[in-house]
Amino acid sequence: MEDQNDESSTNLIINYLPQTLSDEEFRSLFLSVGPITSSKIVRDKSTNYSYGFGFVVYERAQDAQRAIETLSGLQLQNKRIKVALARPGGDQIKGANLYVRNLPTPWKETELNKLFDPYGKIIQSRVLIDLATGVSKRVGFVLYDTRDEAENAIKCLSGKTPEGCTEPIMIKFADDNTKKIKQQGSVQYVPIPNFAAGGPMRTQMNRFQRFNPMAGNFNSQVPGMAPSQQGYTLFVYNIGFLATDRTLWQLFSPFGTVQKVNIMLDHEKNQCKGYGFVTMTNITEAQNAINCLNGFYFQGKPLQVSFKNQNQNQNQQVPLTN
DNA sequence: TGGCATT
Repeated sequence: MEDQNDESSTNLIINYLPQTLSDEEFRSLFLSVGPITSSKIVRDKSTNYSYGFGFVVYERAQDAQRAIETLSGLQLQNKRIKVALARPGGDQIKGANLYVRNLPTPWKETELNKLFDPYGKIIQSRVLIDLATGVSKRVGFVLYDTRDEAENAIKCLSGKTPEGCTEPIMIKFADDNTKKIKQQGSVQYVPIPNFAAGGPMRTQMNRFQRFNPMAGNFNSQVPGMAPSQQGYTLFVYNIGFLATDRTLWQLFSPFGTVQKVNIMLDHEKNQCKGYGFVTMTNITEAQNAINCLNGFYFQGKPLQVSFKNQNQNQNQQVPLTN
């Protein structure tokens, strides 16, 4: 009872970290709750690429608990981080992730969980959604607490046609994604432009926004965002009064196809009002531009970049007029 | 066959 400060109650795993979050930002965020023993974003050893999760060990269990309560669900850039006690490591939790195919199209995580729940403790699950159409890819993942549970689920469910399904579901152990991050695909890891990379460190406050964890699903990738036939329009705020259309082209072209840019002008002063819009063709490229440019200092001020249709959630600075 | 759940 006395020693509640062993690692089982002080070691936290943090999931859904934004790709560009630095180790320093990560550390200082969790330091704001109390003294910590260690912090680490898990990265590829050779490329330093973040796997999107990390660990923090607090000195005191009570601070770890408070970090869970106060920081889980915090929106960082385009992500909502999740903070939870880390499970004790060990061989039994490795290889516990399942890949599932032939799911009924309407199924979400709720239905997937219901099917897999009887065979073990589900840590995380996901149904893959086509981002452009919003339609299920009929493929999902179920991560169990232990390998044994995953094996059991395979044994019991493989080839079965569960209630609500019209064909047998296919279950396999999932590929270990964290060990071989895709290097192919040019938009996966586009370097940020030099002026952003070399600039001062971003402030945190402009990117930290409270979020009610009960209001949303941790699994949703791009909440509140709707594709349009004309492409994906981004709202760019704090771009400065000297900005022109050309500025937006220069900022966003490195991330993919830019269809259109539109600087909002103050016609009396004949200068930029400090914000504009950029329409990109490809949602992945648009998202990557957001990941890389949101929060970065540009000419002395932190840019705010988001999907235009998402702005109602994000400390709106100006009314949306187009 | 995941914008990444065990360092």
